[in-house]
Amino acid sequence: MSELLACSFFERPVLEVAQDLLGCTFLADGVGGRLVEVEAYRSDDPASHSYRGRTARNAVMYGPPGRLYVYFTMGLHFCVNVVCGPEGQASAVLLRALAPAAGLELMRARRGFDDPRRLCSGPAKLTQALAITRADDGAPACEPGGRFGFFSRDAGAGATAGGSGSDLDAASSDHAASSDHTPRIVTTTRIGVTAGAERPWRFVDADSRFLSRPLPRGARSGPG
DNA sequence: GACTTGATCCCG
DNA sequence: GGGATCAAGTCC
Repeated sequence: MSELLACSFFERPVLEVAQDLLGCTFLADGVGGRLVEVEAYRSDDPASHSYRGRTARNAVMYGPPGRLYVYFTMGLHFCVNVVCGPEGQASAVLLRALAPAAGLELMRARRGFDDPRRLCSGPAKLTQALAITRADDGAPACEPGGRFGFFSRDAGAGATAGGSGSDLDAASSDHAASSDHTPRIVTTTRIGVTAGAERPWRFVDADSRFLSRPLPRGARSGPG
């Protein structure tokens, strides 16, 4: 059944949390879907905003796990992370893409078009579709009744945090073959980073059609 | 390749 | 304090 991931879920090594989040459902005010692409950022990682120590911008990363770290980038975009590890360690998982499952009409209105494959297939697209902004920096995402929440895999796309009905078209067809929502996890290097570019800390659901970009040929696994 | 704005850095 | 720099992206 639908189960809100507890704060303790995020109080683990960020690489573990990142992989475990794939296939889970993320909702913001009832709008969201199944996570298909995430990246891990650790404090000892030159690509992380916390690499050079605490600042006003990254302060939330140093707080307790399970909160959202939202930052503004490239002059016009927001990206959202969930803080991981013990308090003070400053690691986080960047939410890069999800398979839209709940609140499709709101997402379409916010994004300005219909194509479900382009609604949340990138970190800044995702925040636009879910209407996440700087005001949400530091918001808890592991407390019952909150605006934000992560839900276990078997919750499927039907999990709603007091949300409205379920329009499951996009996400259910994403995994037509498997009924258990267990992702086939493939690991790649992270997108758009220069320092620490070699670290294979991007995790994707290889069978999803909602990734921010196609898998590199070599990353493919299984028969083919 | 352009766009766009703010946090951070380095000098002073 | 102030100016230069560059950024975990998106559009097609």
